[in-house]
Amino acid sequence: MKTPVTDDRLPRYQRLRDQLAHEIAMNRWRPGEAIPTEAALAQEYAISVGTVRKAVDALVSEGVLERQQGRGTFIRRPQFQSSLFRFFRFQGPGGERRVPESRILRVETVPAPSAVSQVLDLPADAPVIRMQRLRLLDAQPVLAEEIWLSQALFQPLLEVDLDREGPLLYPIYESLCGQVVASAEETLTAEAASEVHARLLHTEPGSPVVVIERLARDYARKPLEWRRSRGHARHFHYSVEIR
Amino acid sequence: MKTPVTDDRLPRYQRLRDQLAHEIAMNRWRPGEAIPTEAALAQEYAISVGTVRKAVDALVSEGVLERQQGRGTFIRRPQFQSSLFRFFRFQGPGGERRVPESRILRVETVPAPSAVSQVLDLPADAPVIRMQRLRLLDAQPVLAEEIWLSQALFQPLLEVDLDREGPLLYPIYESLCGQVVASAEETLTAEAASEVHARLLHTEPGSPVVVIERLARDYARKPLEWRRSRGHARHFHYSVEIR
DNA sequence: GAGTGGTCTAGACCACTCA
DNA sequence: GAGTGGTCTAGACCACTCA
Repeated sequence: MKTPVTDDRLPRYQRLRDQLAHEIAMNRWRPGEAIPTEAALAQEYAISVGTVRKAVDALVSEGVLERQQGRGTFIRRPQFQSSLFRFFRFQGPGGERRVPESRILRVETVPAPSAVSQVLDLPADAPVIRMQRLRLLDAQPVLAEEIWLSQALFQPLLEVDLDREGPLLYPIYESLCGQVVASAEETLTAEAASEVHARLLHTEPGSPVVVIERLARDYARKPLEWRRSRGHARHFHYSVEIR
Repeated sequence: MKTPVTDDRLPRYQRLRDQLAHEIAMNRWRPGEAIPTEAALAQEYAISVGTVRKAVDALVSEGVLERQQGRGTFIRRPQFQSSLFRFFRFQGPGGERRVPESRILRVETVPAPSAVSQVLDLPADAPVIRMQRLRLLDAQPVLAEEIWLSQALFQPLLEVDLDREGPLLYPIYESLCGQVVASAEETLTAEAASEVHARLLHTEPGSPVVVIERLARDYARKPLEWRRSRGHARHFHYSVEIR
């Protein structure tokens, strides 16, 4: 193995998986780009194609790579719209899925509150961007979001009109700031609506709202964005299969 | 392939996977039992061991089988306690996980309401067992549950003192009724507590509660139990990793 | 030491994509 | 038709379990 980033005692397919994950994290290839063919990787690392396949299989099942028969194997660009739909049902009358529009209420830079600096892995009081926005369907508010970003990484956001860039932030992070969100961890809770959130969501104070906290990371698992979203419980819906 | 239960045009490892899943559903082996060795399966189905491994790999990753190096491959007995902990945090002061105790409030047989007969795949008005129970920690109610079962399958439950059998129902289903829960689908919502549920959960009417609906199935995916649980939102906590 | 699953190889042939 | 991933084989050797 050229640059050992992993334990020598592990099986070769594991070591290749770790090596590839490392190179992806280091941006050897961009999202959407193809990695070398299985035959090329087998030659590069002097192992058999079957072993390469096992390493690639692992990254495919982790959602990092995507195979296309006859074309190649590609760095997967995560589809984060879908995560919205895993938790909330935003459906039109015909059942089709709709991306809620976005209205930015406020953007400001502040010293990071300690909870934020901890979760984003920043020094205490590091400057952070705080964004408040509302997501709407048919002009009805469905989600109130509070978004925290390191100012050092996301400075360019302060210099554009975000409402003009469309409802999805992650493509903007990538094009404007070169930051790629690769995975995220979400935590769900429920609470009674505060005065402020009741006003934002056009509901009664005390009525049940669902709260989703999300920590988004890049391929190197460095935290990029922390987000807290609140939505009407009556839009909320989440299913899992357990075994 | 001896008994074709699957499409001939699929790859052999897929066909073997389907065949094994079918035989597991038909109770060829009981939970905890070993299936034949990879070599034996290769001979039985006249395919190579590598192909058998791929079929077994699929069932392992689906959570149906469990490998133990040097010992064999076994029918996995699902650990359903853990599902409770995926959604609610019931932790003692030291952070250890505790199974809430169970208090059965009521057991009765009724004609199935249409929602229940549909979801359990029973004829309209088929007799069903309806069970109400409370889960408690330190004598504090944490979950209110409503459980529906086909009377035809679960008749023996009516003849024992369920509160004496311990807090977990699925082992009882297996020992008393021979029904094995293999997987379940859970759907989460939140709502404001009704008068009844507020009283059961010792909380205020209107305060936020989390509602979990669960449909539990056997290995053949036949619905066995439908359950609706309500708990305090303040105990609620759920995390997912998304990509 | 016999029997199990775990890793790895080298190679054949198929299915699909794209110029 | 060249190049890609997808399936499948037969077999070697390793790691672990258990009597």
